[in-house]
Amino acid sequence: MMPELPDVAGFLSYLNATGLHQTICRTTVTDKRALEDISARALAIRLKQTALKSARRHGKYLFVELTRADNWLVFHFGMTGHLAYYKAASTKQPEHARVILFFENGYALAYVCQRMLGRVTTTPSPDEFITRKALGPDALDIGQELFVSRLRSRRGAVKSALTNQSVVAGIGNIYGDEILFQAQLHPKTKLTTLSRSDLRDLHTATHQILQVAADNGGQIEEISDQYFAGHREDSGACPRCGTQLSQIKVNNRTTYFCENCQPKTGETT
DNA sequence: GGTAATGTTAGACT
DNA sequence: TAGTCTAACATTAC
Repeated sequence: MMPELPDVAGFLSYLNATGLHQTICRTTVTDKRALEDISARALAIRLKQTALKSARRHGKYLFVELTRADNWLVFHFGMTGHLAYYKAASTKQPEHARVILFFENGYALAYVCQRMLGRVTTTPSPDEFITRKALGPDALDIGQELFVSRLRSRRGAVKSALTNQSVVAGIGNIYGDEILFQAQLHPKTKLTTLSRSDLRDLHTATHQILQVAADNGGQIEEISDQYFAGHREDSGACPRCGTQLSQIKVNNRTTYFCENCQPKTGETT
């Protein structure tokens, strides 16, 4: 699994159903490379005897408010991260657990990240973090007009802008392909060639797909065979017309699309 | 054992 | 200045 917005929405639900409101008695960091801008010792001190008060999501980031004022935990899941809540005394610590919060109720919440691309850090507030990282509006939250205006000021390939976290936050390689398939746009279509109407359609597709996927915790393939995600492989066939999918590179990332349903306009990058 | 997979970012380029 | 592009990072499966 590659945690993009819908997957992180699933982690948020998971946290709300497990560790939320629990009080931390101890914090363990098994690999300090998972920490950003804070030492293991400072993190442990900051978390000791605080409870997880609330949680929210922005893009691919999960923010957890602590009962101590102006103190939020920030989780980013890279491409292999997730959370695991378990009974500390009787359950084995998950493999690749990098940061573990032990609660007074005997349970633990592990930040698990196999490949070390994710990060755990803290911030005084989500807004401070979002500003500092220059993240764009959340891809599920953003309204049509703002979406259109933000994309209209861009050049280059539509997929590059759609997956650029400072334009809109939350869309990665997999959902980028899914959205462009549903919107029937070639991934390399130049943004400058798209009309306002095209961009409104792109917003509609973006919102619809992310909403359905988020409601299902990122398990879009299992909902319907009509989604692109389950077909996204070298020998995969287009779920709409059956044409074998093409593979190209956009932004150094493997991109799948259907040449028939997402034709070149002659104005691709 | 080389390559591909992924998200972010530093640094180069325009 | 600011948007765009490229390469590198980490780890594992094939």
